[in-house]
Amino acid sequence: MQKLPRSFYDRDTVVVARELLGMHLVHWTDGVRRIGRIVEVEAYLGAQDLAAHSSKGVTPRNRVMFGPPGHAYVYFIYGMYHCMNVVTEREGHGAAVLLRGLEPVENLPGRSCGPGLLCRAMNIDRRLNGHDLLNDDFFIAKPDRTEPLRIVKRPRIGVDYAKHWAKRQLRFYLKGNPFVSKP
DNA sequence: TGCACGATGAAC
DNA sequence: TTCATCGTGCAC
Repeated sequence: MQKLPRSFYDRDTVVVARELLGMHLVHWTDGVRRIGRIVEVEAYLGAQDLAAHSSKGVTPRNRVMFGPPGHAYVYFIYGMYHCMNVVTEREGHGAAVLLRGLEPVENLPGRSCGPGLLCRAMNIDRRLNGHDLLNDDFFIAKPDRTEPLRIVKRPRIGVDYAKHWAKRQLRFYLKGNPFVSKP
């Protein structure tokens, strides 16, 4: 299991999003190591992307998104769920990849398809906002054994308000995987 | 200081 | 299709 380096995240967001598929998200919590295999993601390209939080400019809530790559952007939504993103590209760009589905690998209780349930299963909340994913307690790693992936691309979920950006195929998932939220 | 609404999920 | 539930951002 090889932790992903900073240089992995400091690249084009669509490339990072596609390459995150099949990677392992690891979180040590309550003395337990939880691991989920990333099977569904969405790319949010930056300030010009009307579906991205960063399109409104820097605010206290989204400032992590404008920070350096390789950090977790975690926010609270609908009064009851958390969503986790991975910050990409150079500092100031405001791009990130939303994690939407995990396949259980180790100590992953309950359902983990969909951004809200994923965070619940992995015990991810706002305390992890801004967390550097190069630390040892919360990171993403390339699994020892990998297999060829069949990647499907579709429009993103829940961003119909974003005009032509809503039609862009910036959602990626593993074909046929049962842990994808909306196949 | 008030209020509309959301990168959701579950029930009906 | 509706609802639970509350932080955020912006209007006033």
